[in-house]
Amino acid sequence: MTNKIENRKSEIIRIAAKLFKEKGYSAVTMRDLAAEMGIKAASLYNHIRSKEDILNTIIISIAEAFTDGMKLIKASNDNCKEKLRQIIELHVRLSSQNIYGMASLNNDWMHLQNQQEYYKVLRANYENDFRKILEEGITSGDLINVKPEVMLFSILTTLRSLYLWIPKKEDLDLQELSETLYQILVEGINK
Amino acid sequence: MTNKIENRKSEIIRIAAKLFKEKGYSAVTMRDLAAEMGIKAASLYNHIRSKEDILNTIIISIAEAFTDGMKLIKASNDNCKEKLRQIIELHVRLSSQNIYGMASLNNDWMHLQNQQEYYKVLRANYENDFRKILEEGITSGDLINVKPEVMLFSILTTLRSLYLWIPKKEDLDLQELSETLYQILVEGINK
DNA sequence: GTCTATAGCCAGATAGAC
DNA sequence: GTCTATCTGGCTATAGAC
Repeated sequence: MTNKIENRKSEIIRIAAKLFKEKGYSAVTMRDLAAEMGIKAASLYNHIRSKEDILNTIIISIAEAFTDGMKLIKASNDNCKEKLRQIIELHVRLSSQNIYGMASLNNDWMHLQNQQEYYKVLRANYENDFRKILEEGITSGDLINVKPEVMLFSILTTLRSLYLWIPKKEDLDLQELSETLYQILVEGINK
Repeated sequence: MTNKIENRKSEIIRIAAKLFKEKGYSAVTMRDLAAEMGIKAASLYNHIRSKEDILNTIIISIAEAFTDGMKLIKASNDNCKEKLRQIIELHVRLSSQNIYGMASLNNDWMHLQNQQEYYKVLRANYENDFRKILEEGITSGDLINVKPEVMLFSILTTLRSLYLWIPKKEDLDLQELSETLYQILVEGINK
């Protein structure tokens, strides 16, 4: 019984995320979502508490997956560039696993209510961990000495935008994509 | 007379863009906008035709500025890397001049109605011009031989996200930012 | 678990006074 | 150029039948 409810809820979450990616959270109505599910809007409320409940589930689960991934990378004894490679792989993997949800994570977090502060803490911690890895690389001489803040946002915005173009390249091998990205982001495009 | 109307309209556009950046086009109401202007919602309609009219003005003017900038860069006889430098400068300049509008350009174009096809053509042409510059660089041996599509989106998503973090670094010199970005995006961060 | 019906509210936009 | 008043319709969410 509980399983059936959970499955139906998962389906709602999945389809909602797809619609949120196309039009943004605010522009998607419960009627839109219900129509895409083949049911009436009122029926949705047997599975979810509110529209915001859906957004919470989408965003927080992905944000926590990134936090968990970063925790493992931090804990390793690898050097800066190896950690960078693992971060790139983390983004490629999570983005390809949840292309639709990544759109909400990037663009609709401001519509969170109860969980917005929690989301902001997760995001700030993630960025701080990332920045520290870059700073260690600069200190150790592995990376060039430019402002870590610019370096961080240059790399991170590319990784955060992966969801926008991964779907266009379905033939793309994910491991190959990670390696190409590592090459471009770390080694540069200059020959 | 016409000037006064235009000035008031410009003010509406400017404040609307700021609100659109904070919450997205769909979540901003005409009452929100009017309150921020210190007038009533009905009064807005003496200056603009509709809510969508505001979004059109914001997005199309910036999109055309990018198209114009790219046209100049294309027409020059500079080599690939010099063109890349100019593209980076174009993005830094236009993003810093219109931080709020860039958010709508990136995130709310799907809410355009009459002008959506025109916007898509401008964007596709811009990406094609950019891609050709990268492909020329690969052919001439100036750039490494990785898929131009990945190269394009890696660089372009960083440039398109500039509006997200330029405001946080008000002390940043724009010419210095362009140079740092060129270094990171072209030369890489590896020492 | 889905339905119809509807409550309660808020949206974009217009009419017409001042 | 801004106001008040209002139209029309769409929104989230609930109640209760099946």
